[in-house]
Amino acid sequence: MDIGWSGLTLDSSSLDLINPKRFKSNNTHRLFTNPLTMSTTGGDVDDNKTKTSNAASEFRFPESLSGIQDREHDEFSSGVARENDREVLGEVDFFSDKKSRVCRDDVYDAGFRVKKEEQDDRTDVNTCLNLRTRSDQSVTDDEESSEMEDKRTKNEMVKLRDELKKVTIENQKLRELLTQVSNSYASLQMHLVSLMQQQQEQQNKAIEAADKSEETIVPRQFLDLDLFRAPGQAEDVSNSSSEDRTRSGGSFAAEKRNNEVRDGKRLGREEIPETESNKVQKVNNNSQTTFDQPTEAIMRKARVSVRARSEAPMISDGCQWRKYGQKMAKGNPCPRAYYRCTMATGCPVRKQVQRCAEDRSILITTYEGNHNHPLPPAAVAMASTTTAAANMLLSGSISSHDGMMNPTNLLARAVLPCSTSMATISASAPFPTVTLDLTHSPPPPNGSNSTPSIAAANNNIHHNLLTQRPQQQQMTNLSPDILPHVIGQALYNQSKFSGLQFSGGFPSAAFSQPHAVANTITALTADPNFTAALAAVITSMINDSNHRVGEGNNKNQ
DNA sequence: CGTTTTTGACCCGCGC
DNA sequence: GCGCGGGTCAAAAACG
Repeated sequence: MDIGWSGLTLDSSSLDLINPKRFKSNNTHRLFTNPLTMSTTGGDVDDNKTKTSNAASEFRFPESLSGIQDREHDEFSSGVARENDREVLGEVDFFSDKKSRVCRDDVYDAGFRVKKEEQDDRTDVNTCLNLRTRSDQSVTDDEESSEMEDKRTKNEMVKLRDELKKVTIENQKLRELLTQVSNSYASLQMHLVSLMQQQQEQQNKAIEAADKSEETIVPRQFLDLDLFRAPGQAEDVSNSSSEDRTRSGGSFAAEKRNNEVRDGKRLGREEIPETESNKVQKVNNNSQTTFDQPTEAIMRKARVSVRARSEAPMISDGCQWRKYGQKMAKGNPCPRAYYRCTMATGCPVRKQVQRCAEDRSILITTYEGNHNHPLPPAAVAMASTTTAAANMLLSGSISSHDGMMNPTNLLARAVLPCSTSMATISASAPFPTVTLDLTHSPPPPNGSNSTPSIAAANNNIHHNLLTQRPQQQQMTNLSPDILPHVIGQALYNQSKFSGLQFSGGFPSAAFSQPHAVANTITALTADPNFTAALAAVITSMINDSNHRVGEGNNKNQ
């Protein structure tokens, strides 16, 4: 333990806690080197029962914090200083109280201190004698008592330091809690806005559907929502966790297809069979009841695509995947691989991995769906990314591209308007996709490589953990391996899944992280710049997509 | 031997 | 209705 550091911290805290005005007149000397100034000022401020006791206590406090310097005071201080040395006796009891109380007492209740001194078997008479006579004998007594007092003072100081540490830690925890609550509040607001917009859109859709056809054209999302929801889950959609909300977060069309043929050949693996009559019934109910369900449907449809330079066949996102297919996609000589999350049976999360046709060093990983199981810390990041991206898409509009692209959501307005080209939103069919493009960085302010290698990026990450870096670069230099962790965790912190993923094992997984990852995430999220960087990412997504929509040039994977 | 990957077949939506 | 493309299944093969 660095005593010096601790002492300084304590002093500074004490400065804040006592009365900053008191030290205004001080020069550059350390706190304990200016007892007279302090005592004088304090004497003026306090309303005093005895001026001596006030003066003594005023500079006693910092002196005790330093845990030394009695002799130094004798060296250059006046008789008042000596008096103060003696008066340290009263300081012991004084510091036996909690710090905050000490400070309050110190400033506002001189009389209280006098009583404390009396309790310490020391009388005002002694003090007065010392003040008036300053005889050799009294000085000797004072020295002896000062030595004893020093020991006691040191002990008290140790206690105080421990106490201060505890208070500091507690304060930090409270701040973090406040930040989380604020983020949750913001995300909930965002979610509310999205729900209101969806309500509006839903009404418009219903009107249009009624006009176009007599046949029931119910949004398929509704069907899917109910089909994938286990019995009993339909009632608590708004409160459900991510896993509940994403009973089938995979390919929307495919899942729908599976559902449609469920009565026949393909009985779903994880889905629960349901009859057509049930579908219709639920559809009818849904059209009247909840607005969360279209939201949920869109969340399943939403995808998050990550473009990153990587020689590895896959970016490590913390999850376990099983390859279930591979296809040659049109317009790309590189095959597209399909993976399914195998961390839990029935987990609907899937991802596609494909190399970019233009630049095969770029790996495009597209995620869809939300996990229905607790996740390891590293996986929390990417899972949160996909969900947050879905929420972000929802924060605009689910059916109107213009509406979706308008940065009307609260988060977008709240964040800094710094924009990069690393993130785009594609609202074109069939799935709205958020693309995080990590293959090109904005002009680096310190001359770092615009397309850093993985190793270099890792170095940057590690460096970022220790130093404050420009947020843009901090986000865009992330290595493909770490990026999901960073962004995902950030989005997780930012949105808390719009308040939708608090239940279940997800948060527990997030907060029971192994130390290494936890430290990394903590270091990142504790950085206020990181929050701003996160906001910048989301803003850039919205802003960038705004431009693209305006140009009628939607980017699609 | 259990798990994972490969790969051809299959299904479906969509456009023509 | 047909073909195309995307996505998934499932048996076989490969792997540890």
